[in-house]
Amino acid sequence: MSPRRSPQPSERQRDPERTRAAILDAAVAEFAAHGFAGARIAAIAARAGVNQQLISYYFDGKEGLYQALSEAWRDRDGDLAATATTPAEQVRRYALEALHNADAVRLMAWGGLEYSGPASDADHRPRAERLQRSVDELKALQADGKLSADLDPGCLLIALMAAAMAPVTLPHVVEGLLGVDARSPEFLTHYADQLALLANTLGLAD
Amino acid sequence: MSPRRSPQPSERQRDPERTRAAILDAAVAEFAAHGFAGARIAAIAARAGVNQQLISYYFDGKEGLYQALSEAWRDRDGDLAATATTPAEQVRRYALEALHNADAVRLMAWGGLEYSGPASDADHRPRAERLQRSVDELKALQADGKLSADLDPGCLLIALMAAAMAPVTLPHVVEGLLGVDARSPEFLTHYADQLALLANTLGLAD
DNA sequence: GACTTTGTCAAACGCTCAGATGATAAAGCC
DNA sequence: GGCTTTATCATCTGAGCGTTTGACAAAGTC
Repeated sequence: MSPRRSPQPSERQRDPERTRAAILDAAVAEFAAHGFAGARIAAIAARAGVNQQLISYYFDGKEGLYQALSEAWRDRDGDLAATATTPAEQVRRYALEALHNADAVRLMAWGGLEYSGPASDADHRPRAERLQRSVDELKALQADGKLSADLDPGCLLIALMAAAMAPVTLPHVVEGLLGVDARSPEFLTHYADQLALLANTLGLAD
Repeated sequence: MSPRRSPQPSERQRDPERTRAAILDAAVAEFAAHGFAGARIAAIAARAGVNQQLISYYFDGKEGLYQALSEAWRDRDGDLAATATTPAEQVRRYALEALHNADAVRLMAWGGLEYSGPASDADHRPRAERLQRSVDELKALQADGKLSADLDPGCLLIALMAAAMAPVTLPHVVEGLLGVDARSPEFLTHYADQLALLANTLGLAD
């Protein structure tokens, strides 16, 4: 019988995988909350329950951590579109991301404002490909005469995306105008419904 | 003949008003470009061509400057709605703000992401009142049967606002998907037209 | 014309924060 | 069991940055 060469990873005192993951998780929360400039690696380390130096050990400092995080999340947020039925339903689900995946939405919003210029192509291509499929769906609807042919599908998609992110990007406006907490589940579901309704009105109900 | 008590303000060597204004202008550019956490008061002072210390002298440090800036801009961005004819036209003009008033749009976007919770009521009331009038217009359209009564006017307005800001909040997506510079006048006008078209489709054409 | 107030600047201070160094111990290997 | 590699930590360092200090001159006052 072979000797117990290594205990279960969960009971290990030293577990590189766990540590890496803990740092990444904490980084997501911190960067999503405060953006790159506002994030503090001391806060990330504290949240992850590890020594601050490990961030330099595993990743290459703050910048490297941010890039690693971007890579890790780049391909992760496209699952929702796969299972959605109609484009209108896709819009609703995208809006509901603010409820179930608020950090991802915030990261995208920070990324937009911090965006300075065309980075490496590889950086955006995966997302672009995924979105391109949505554009194709819209074009198909136009071919069927269900969606006005005057509309530029690309612009429409971007408008819907931005609209879906509104509770994250404009919480102050939501609260000032409607007097409700933009992050509350009640508002987020209501808003997602409204957006789906709006998409239906445009003819995106398949 | 009275002695020349003071030369024209423009030739003065020391002109508090001019200095204050220069700092505020520079602050708008810097905060719009990098957000609060990313802004550097050294950069603001350099841009304004004044000594860095004057920021503490006139305003109360970085925080105070940001608040002063918010106050100064709070009532300034509502003029566009006044002269617009139809709601669809309002939407187009709002989208074109990204072209003529990019800093204002970016400041609002940063403000949304940096927003932590209900601040002083006075902070958002002026904007809320202005937006409330837009909501009233939408309600009137619903009463006339021109706009679907199922839609929540408040949510619709917020969705349109966020959509109009898309070139500012999602430039990376625009460039990844459409392959064009999200800040170029060509795209911005095209996008504004598209958004007006979309608003028309919804029934916002007066 | 002397005196006060106000606007401006250069330099210094102190704090925050990201990254480096070196010590230490656990894990893997023979 | 001894050696090497790997993971982790406490502490230090150096740079960046916001603010304070103190000097000084222009503008205003009598």
